[in-house]
Amino acid sequence: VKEKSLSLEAILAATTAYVDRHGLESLTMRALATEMGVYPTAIYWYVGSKSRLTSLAAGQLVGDLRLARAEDETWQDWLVSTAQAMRAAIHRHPNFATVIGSQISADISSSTPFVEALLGVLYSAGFDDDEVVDVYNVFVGAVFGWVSIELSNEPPSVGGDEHWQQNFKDHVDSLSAVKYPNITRTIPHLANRAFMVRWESGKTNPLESSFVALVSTIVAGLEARLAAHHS
Amino acid sequence: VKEKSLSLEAILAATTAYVDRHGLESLTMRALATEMGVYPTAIYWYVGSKSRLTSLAAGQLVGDLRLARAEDETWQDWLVSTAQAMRAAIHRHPNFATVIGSQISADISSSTPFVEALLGVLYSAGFDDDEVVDVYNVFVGAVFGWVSIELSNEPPSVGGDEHWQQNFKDHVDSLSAVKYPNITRTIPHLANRAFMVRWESGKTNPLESSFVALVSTIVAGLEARLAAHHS
DNA sequence: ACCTGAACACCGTTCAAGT
DNA sequence: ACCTGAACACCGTTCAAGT
Repeated sequence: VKEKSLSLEAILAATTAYVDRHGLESLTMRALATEMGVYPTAIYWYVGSKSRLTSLAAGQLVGDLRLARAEDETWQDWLVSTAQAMRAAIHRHPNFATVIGSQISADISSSTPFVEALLGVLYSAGFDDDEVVDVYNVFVGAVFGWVSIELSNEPPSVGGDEHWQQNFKDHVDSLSAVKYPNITRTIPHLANRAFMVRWESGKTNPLESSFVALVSTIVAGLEARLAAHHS
Repeated sequence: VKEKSLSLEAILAATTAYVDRHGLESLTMRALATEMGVYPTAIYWYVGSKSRLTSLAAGQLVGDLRLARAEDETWQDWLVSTAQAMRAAIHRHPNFATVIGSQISADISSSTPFVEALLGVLYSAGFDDDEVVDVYNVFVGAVFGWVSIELSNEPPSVGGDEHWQQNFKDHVDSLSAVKYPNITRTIPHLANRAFMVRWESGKTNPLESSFVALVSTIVAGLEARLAAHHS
């Protein structure tokens, strides 16, 4: 009687470790296989394809979310702490950020408790059946989408140009004050702290305060939406 | 005197057309080259690498944004119409959605007018230097991030399983009403209309009403933030 | 059921070499 | 400067075949 040398869990764990260490783009069926001391085709028996492998591994991250008990706080506080937990979960494995987007549509089995809890909180907040889905999508899409953009990679630098960060910085600094008054006015706060005007990924340069602003803005917006419905 | 047979613009246009037609994952330097009647290495001379090619092509989409004149409407209306324009631009080339995330950090040259206009509107709304960057990030990240998740691909189906959509649907329908009361209660509105509970991408199944809710929620949240500051 | 082993049909990219 | 042409070092995946 032979021992099984592989399992889906072991494969996904090895995948996560590999991607955390070397990045998603250098993940290779062959590299993963040799790291696990097995033939590439053995992995295929469990996951079927490379895209399914990354999808399953990314799905675990969402499934690993620890949720606060909804009864212990207001719906506003619950949304805030849950958003923080969602962001923290992705930040723990930032190289999966690009896959999170695709994963969001799938694998409800691991995310069912999350969906159930979120819907419960939204119902308790006062949203009715007609609007709860839109509000759910607002929250889930804004948080996951925002964080996946926060963690997106730097653009590929032109061949061999290792000073592109400095060049970018210089370019931003040199923008015409008469043509772009608002940008030049905001530069001290803007440089490397705003989407499209940063040269470091959120992996090394997190946008913490902006995320806090995102969540509080959405919560305040939802409060306003509830108030409008009541009047 | 020989004619140049290639140009960066022609290459990017061909790339966009190819990705629109065949999807991002089947874009190949070799396939693009043969389609342009040229050797793959000729393209390298212009773009340097494949990742830079897709990054440049995706950058054009953001650069192509048509912006309303800020003087013609309230800041609230401008944010709403601009958000719609941002979404429309990505929906025109949905197969680039995954690249948008990476692109957001880069190529300010093509997006400078957008950044300038957005900052101007936020200043005119009453935000000051200390908070305008956070608010900018809230808006840009929420809209681009949300739409890129809306358009994310379906999860890779298990090998040869062509009924996974039906299976998914059945799985959702069969969730225990006692364990998941909120999900089962919401199923009629939830099925295929909510993140993590849908089996079609936004490419074929857009989430229009949820996006409207997102934008109005953020605008309302920003109004509340302004009011809090004034008090 | 689970894995080995070999092979197929590709890839992105580099590097001369031509004009 | 711009492109050809060949070659390098890989890929994901399929398909027998073993146990």
